[in-house]
Amino acid sequence: MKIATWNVNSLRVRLPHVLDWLAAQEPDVLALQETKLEDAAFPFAELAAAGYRAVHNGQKTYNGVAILARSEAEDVGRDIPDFADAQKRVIAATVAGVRVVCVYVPNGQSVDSDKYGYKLHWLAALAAWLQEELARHPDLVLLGDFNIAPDDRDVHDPAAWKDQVLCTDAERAAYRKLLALGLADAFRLFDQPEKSYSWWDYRMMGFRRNAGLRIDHILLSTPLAGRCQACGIDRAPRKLERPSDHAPVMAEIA
DNA sequence: ATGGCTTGAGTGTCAAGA
Repeated sequence: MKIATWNVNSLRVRLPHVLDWLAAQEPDVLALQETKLEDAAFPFAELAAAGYRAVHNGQKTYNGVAILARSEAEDVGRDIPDFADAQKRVIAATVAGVRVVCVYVPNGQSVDSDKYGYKLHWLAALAAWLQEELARHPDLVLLGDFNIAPDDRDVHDPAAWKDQVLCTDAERAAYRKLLALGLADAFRLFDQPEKSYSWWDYRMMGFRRNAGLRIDHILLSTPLAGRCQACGIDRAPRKLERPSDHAPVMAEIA
């Protein structure tokens, strides 16, 4: 089973890239973030023609998450239960017996912003819910745009980013709390090239300088981690015309 | 120097991203 995540930064703009990537990589599951679409505008027909069913939790202009799958998505859940949030950042579904939880974690903007407090509260609510979800579903994958670089090796310039949003101790502690629920970072189960990132700023030729961060993650429950054969970041779509600023991350599970 | 691009809104130029 190939399972992937990609922040597409507008599915309206990126649909051709997504269709090309699905055809080239043939993942069984692709989790999308930042669709920036209302459900009524979601391209269900185009994806169905490519062989993918989709479930979406969308809103106008901002956020929006989806799960694309070659087989049926069952037991679909939207948002974090019992957490009041107008922003559409979570969708969950069971695909081929695997519980898939797709998240678009708040960015946080800056440490002195209200959005940073919202991010930390959001992450605490996610962890509390995930604990229950893991108890119900031993085969679980939590994947998406976490907006957290877990470690300095996930940051192109750790000195510049020290104590900045995406890299603060509190965010990294929240990330480790998710791992402590019994999840493993699929990417770090394997030897990886140094300076591996999943996001590069559009400005200042970030991609050409490889001035990036690794903030998109696939976290696997213990049974799935034991069956994981590979995990990598595909930089190819970031090189296309009008790319997303994120690259897809994909894991393969036996 | 708080910028730099990109997107969506909407037709001015701003908010938001990370």
